[in-house]
Amino acid sequence: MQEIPKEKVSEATQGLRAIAHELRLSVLCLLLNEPMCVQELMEATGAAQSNLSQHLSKMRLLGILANEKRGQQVFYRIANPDFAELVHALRKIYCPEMCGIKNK
Amino acid sequence: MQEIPKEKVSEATQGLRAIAHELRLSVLCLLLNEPMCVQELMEATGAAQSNLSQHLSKMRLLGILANEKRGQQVFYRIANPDFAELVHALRKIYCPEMCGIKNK
DNA sequence: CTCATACATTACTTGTTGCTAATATAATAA
DNA sequence: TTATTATATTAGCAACAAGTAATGTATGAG
Repeated sequence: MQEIPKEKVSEATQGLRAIAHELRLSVLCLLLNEPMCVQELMEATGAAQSNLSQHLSKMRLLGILANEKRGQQVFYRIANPDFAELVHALRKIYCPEMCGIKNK
Repeated sequence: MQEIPKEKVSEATQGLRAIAHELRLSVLCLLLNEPMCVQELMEATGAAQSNLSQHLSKMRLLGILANEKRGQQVFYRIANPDFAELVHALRKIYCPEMCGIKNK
């Protein structure tokens, strides 16, 4: 029966919200394997450019992703290993062979 | 590089959304220890009766919680062990000694 | 039967999230 | 320089989530 401050719950909740979205989760799954650029993520997920960009930005601001510019492309990777772990935990539960989402 | 159907991502997302809320996560943490009735959960979380009831109902409909009536009280427990696991995974990340939230 | 307690449900309002469309910027190519 | 490709940003709107307040229902006490 431990006590944890509300603040911790709030932090955890924030983390969960960040990945509790189909597109964002799909992206995270894809990035578990290797860094990818926006184009590749667009193709893999079927998302619209603007939309995808917004979600990537959101995750970057939260420290979940990091990005690196190579020429005119921007590559994204998972920056916070905690989230890789979280996704793995999810994968175990929902789908042992989770990752590499194709649109539809 | 496995492929998973959109459906699985959708399911996982639904699961995440279900616990990505301060009050719901707090309740889940409390219920990791033992079943509790609504009154007890109200005291432990500081939530309003109606509000708590709605969240409990939501989680019950999603199969996360189950409830049992004893006299005029209703006891809730975690029905789906997957969610207990998820919360544990979260706990590892955010707070090694997570659980037993007191209001404020 | 009446009252009190424990919980659920409904309706309403508000705040947040997510999408699209349009526009902006940066890099490379010609 | 101009055009093209890759990505980001902004604005506006539509959908959804969450909280409060009020009301409903069931159980047990007296």
